Amino acid sequence: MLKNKPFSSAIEDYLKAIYDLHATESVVTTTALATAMGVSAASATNMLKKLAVLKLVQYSPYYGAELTPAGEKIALEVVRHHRLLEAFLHEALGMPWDEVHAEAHKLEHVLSDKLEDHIAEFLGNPTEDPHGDPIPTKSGVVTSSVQQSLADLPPGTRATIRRIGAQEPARLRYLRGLGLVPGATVRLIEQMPFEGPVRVRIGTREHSLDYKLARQIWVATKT
Amino acid sequence: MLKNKPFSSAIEDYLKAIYDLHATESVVTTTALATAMGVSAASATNMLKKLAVLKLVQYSPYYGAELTPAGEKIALEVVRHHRLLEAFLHEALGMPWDEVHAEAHKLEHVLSDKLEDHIAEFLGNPTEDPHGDPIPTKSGVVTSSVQQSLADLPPGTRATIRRIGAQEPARLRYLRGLGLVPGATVRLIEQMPFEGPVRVRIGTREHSLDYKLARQIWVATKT
DNA sequence: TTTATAATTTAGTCAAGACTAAATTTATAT
DNA sequence: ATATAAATTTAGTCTTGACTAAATTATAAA
Repeated sequence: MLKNKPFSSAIEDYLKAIYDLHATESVVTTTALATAMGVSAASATNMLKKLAVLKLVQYSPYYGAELTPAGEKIALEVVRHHRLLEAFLHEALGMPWDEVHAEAHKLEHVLSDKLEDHIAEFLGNPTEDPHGDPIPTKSGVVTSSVQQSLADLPPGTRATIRRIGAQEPARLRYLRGLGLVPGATVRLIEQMPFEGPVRVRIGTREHSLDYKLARQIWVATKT
Repeated sequence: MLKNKPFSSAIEDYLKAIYDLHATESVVTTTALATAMGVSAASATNMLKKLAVLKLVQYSPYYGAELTPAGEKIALEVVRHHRLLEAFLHEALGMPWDEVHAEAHKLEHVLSDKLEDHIAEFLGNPTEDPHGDPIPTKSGVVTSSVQQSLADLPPGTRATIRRIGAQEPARLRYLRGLGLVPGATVRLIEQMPFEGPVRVRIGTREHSLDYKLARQIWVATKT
């Protein structure tokens, strides 16, 4: 039973991790990648060298790595699989919001194109997953709406939550408990100085959010 | 990202293959296993030795292997995953009958217990997959109705198709084309001697089936 | 019983992808 | 300018599960 995939699951996984990290750091360091993958730094180095040989990343030792167009193409396919699966698990199967990430991660590498089509069709070709993340199209186009983070909002502004960057189940449960889910409306009360807590109102209730967490909540302001 | 599974996918796969072969041969030979797994005989021997150490099979060199209760338990879990997935892919996602086997095979090893529960609930806890194969319960109970193969039917008998043992897409498409699907009614016309072709009538049409294929079609006679 | 053939096992390799320990490079602080 | 710390890479090892080639055992025919 040979695999008919051009690249191994491990390679796909690394490419996706690099893609995800790229949203934060412009150049992805070995340590950041190793941490994201839950792997030793040496292992990350080895894989980066391999990916460089395969022309999937551009890698400068002691500096960092970036995806090449070829690498990004594969990463986007994996991201599409992942987010479609998240949407499917949540919407079709009623799996809780905070559990879909881990499950989708396991499934994303064995999803055939045919099954992907069936799932996308079943869901009506959605453009966002339950976290609000955009789902790339089959051809690899990401519709990235211009968004700002909750932490960057001027005090007094009302905004709609579009996307939750966090993926850890505990964090997601916490946010859901506060009513902070994609689609909800929030008003920013106050931003404490020196990257201090952010106070927001959701409905009639006020909450204080850690700065780093607030940075992971992306909103669109009311126009 | 470590796996939290007690046994590798390869081990699960071998156990399932042994389980499936056991339906035909009482003792599973190395070659049969190697063929079923698409692997060299030497590889099958190696794995059998490993499985014997793990107490998952009882293995006698140059003779063959059988699952131990522990091995059968794992095999049944995989079989349950597989058949639930087949049912789900076919019934929920409209995937063609002949494609679900290959797809389910890839997914079965990464299906979490939670997702399994969601899928089973979504389907209303079915007891059979699209091929008519029984789906073991979570505790590993298989409701094996007493069945006989089409090839063993006395001439003139009418029977209902319960289960199709074949899994190759081409074969399945052929059978579907003849109207030979679970639930259909057939009448046995004639069984040629020396394991020759089997003539059956489905509706108003008559067909000749290869003996080996007929052996893979399981029926229940009208009472 | 001997012998040819088929099935099976043994022995030794290989590749992927992880690891640890040691060496090296870069960054920082005196 | 240099010493120290932190990050990164190199070197070498391990495990899994595949492979081929050679050796062994079982089976069936003469």
